[in-house]
Amino acid sequence: MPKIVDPDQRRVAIAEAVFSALDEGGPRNVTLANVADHAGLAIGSVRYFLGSREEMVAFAFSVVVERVGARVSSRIDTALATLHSGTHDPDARLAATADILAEFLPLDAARRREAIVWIEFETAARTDARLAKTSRRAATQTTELIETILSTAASDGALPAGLDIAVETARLAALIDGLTVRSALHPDLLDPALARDALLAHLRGLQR
Amino acid sequence: MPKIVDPDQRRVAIAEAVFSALDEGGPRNVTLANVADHAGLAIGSVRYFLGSREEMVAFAFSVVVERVGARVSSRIDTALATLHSGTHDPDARLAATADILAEFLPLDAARRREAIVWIEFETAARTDARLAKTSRRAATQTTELIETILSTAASDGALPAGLDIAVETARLAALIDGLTVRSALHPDLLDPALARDALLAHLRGLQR
DNA sequence: ACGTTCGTAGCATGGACGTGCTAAATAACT
DNA sequence: AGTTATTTAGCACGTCCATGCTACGAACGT
Repeated sequence: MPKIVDPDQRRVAIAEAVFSALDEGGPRNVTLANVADHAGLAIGSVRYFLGSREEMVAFAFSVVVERVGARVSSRIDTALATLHSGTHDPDARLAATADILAEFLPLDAARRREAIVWIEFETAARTDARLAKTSRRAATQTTELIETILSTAASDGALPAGLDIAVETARLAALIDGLTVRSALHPDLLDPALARDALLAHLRGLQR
Repeated sequence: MPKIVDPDQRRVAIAEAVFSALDEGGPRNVTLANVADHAGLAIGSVRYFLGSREEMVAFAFSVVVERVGARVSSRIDTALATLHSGTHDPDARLAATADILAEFLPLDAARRREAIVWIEFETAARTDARLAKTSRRAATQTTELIETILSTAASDGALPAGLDIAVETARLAALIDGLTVRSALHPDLLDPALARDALLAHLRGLQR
């Protein structure tokens, strides 16, 4: 079967295996042997496509970031359409905004898994120079997204005047991170429904 | 030097060494050799007091939790005194509440280090049964503290009626977690001053 | 002064892991 | 059919680590 292999596809499949290993056993579980196992490949194959273990992990990280980014920005497109298309109805704006931001939250099993991978990577990035860049980029990106949302809302007059955008950006970004971390790590203490309610309450409080 | 050693004190010193190792190199860095090194001891001594590596880590975790808990509850005492002692001034209440909750935030170097250790432990606890119990206990404890703060404020009439305490508890707990994680992991994106401002803004928004 | 207990030091073993390197297998191309 | 590049498989080595076990040292009680 060998030659008809799309390398990129293979790499993504391996990244997926990294996620599985990470999800079920934490960073200690992310070994070449384990990943190869999860991917149904031999260690040699994994190394052939992704070189060293470090590169493998870094690549896997970039895949998550990219994936979440893609999901969010596709949401943005549809939400912006809804938003620009007409009503300046506050409720409609709120719902559209919530839809965008909820995409970050681990509201279903797939996204919970993604969130866990995300958290593991973020903490690992703290002491791993190779991951640090991707981590920083991702963090600034989400911050900027939130800031954009808030400042456009403000210039549309949907927010009360005198609101400090920088502070509110920090607050909303932290809220989302916190909801993500808490419901990923302690799903019994913060279930998806409650997380969503908290987000909605926050946006509603902002609007007035 | 040997016989006059307080075992508990020794264990705490070792826990401190665990924190250092964890802080500077992540979980991979927490090896018996490394910890012994940081503590200025031999591996044998570390093992003598704390048995296996697993036990050592579990103990270190319990020390952080206990330490943060102690710090917060001492804050609570002084804040409650201020609160009960007189003024029903909203501003005073807000400041007192902020003082309590700010204790969770990594506003200085020491607390940042603590927060990092905390985060590492929380993520490790996800896949480590031995740590899971402590993690759960800590999480519920802080949630309950926040809930208590909010519901007493509500019954004092300091909060608008019709506020859903459960949702607001989740929201405030998530905010604190998020501020902690973000300013610990990305201090350049969220500095202590901004974190504090965000917390204050949140409490102010709650009050009205 | 002396043995007993508490603490320290370290050797040796076995296991897990990443990686260099090499060989084999497979399918595409000519 | 033969050739070649791609992919897979796996051996062998060196490193790091936790742990069992043993020996040594130091002070306290008697």
